[in-house]
Amino acid sequence: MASLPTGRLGEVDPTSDRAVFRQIADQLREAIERGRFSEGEKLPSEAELVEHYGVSRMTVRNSFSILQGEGLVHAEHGKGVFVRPRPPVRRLASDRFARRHREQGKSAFLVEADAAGSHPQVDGLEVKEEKTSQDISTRLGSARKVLARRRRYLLDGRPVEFATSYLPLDIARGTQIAEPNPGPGGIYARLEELGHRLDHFDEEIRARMPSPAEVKTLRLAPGVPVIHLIRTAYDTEGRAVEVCDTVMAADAYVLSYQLPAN
Amino acid sequence: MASLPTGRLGEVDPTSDRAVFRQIADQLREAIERGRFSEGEKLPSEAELVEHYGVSRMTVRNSFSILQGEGLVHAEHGKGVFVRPRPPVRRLASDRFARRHREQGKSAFLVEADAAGSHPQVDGLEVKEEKTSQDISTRLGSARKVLARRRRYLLDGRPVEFATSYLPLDIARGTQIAEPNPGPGGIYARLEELGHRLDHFDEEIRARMPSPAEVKTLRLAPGVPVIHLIRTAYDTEGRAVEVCDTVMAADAYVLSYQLPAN
DNA sequence: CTCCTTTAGATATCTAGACGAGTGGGTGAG
DNA sequence: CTCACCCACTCGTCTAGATATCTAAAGGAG
Repeated sequence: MASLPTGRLGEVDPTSDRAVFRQIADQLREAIERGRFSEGEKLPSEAELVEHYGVSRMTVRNSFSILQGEGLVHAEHGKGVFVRPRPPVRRLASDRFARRHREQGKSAFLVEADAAGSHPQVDGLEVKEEKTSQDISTRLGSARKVLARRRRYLLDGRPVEFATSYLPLDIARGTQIAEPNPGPGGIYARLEELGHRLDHFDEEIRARMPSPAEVKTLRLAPGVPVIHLIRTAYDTEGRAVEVCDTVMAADAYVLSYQLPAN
Repeated sequence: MASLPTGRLGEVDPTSDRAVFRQIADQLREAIERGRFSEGEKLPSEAELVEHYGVSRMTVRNSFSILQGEGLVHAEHGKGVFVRPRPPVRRLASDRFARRHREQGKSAFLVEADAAGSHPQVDGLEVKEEKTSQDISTRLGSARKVLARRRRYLLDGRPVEFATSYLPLDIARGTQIAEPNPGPGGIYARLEELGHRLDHFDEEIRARMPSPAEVKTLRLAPGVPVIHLIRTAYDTEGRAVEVCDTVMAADAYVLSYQLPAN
């Protein structure tokens, strides 16, 4: 009797104007946020909650679906509903593309991840010439046909980011940038070797819910948004030499920028 | 017969391994994305879809709840389910706190919004001394007791952002910063007048689903994430003089940063 | 010891229906 | 003509099942 699975929960008031399934979701949410259920812990089963609250199973499931939508819990078929653990986040500093880092040799992603003690992987590499969207070609200020480099990044086996770089053909065609492995320091190092000294980057950040395709590629849990970052690299002559379109699992990232005050 | 409300939809395959309610959601999502239902347009009613697909009403409702979770549609009790219009976004440039803007007089938010032809409002202003979280006081590098300035921003009547500024008491107490109206140029102008010349800002960006309280404050539709931005302002002596914690409706914002390459 | 089957318990999906409540149009009384 | 009321249509909530599928553990066959 001492610690029934539902012992940490109260009752619902069927006469309240708040729907019963919302009341149940409220109680579970609060219990989770107060730590009465800890990360990874199994919540009471549907049947137990049916018993505890005296409601039908659909009502309990409605409550769970709210919490799943909020990304607080995830259901595992045949096992139960669990409090979703918060994954460790990756910090992206605004100096991550500074020349001094590039000169080390390895790519920013691999260096960073190693330093953080994670196991990094790069995946699904695809390099090809293709026609881009109007938006990308406007940003590049070049023709619709470009070189596209697509890849997925994983940390400890978990996909965290999916990125596509677009480069003008007159710059990239026939260079190492058009190879699957762009060499030490990545494509920015190659661009500088080719005489395109980088001056600055513009980054545009949005957050939104993922498309079904993005859910699949990044193996996103329900209720996890994505950060959509579009970076344009400019050389010292003011020409856009690369546009990188990145979709990140929002629960895996914190972006960090430093702005001057003047 | 020519344009039944369901005429733009196909059929479902009950023997498929894809659940029927997902198939229906897929069809509706695709129809919306292809523009076969335009912004603000009413989708077929639950009863019409029950009829069209030959499924039960709960199944149709499950489909709708998926699309609502994705933020694609919203239901209005007694009226129907509608394609959610995409609101116009507000761009935040990385130079928005540059001194030259501050010297104009009006606050950044009001100037910007006026320029964009929107009607800006500031709301729910609250200024008080309070104990902060461990996190904020660590960022400020000061005692737990601080001055907190809380306010909500609206564009054309729609709440888009909720922000709290925290300032050390030894700087802010007794100054105009502790007044509801901080005067021309905002609190950054006052800080500089008080001898804290600003050097730079650090901004940390996360994206996540909102808490129920945030949904209420920002009147967020289901499926809209928030951008959580924490800005720390440093003076030329390296002291943190303000921490601003901002929660923004992600569908109302694009953040924009410029990074140097060296 | 390994592999397969069984079984209990869990979630996933679906059906059929009931009642509640908001919206908006039509209609009849005045 | 106006307005109160009714009614059809809409989504919101809840019940009470049925069937399917997945997981994990136990037990038996080889």
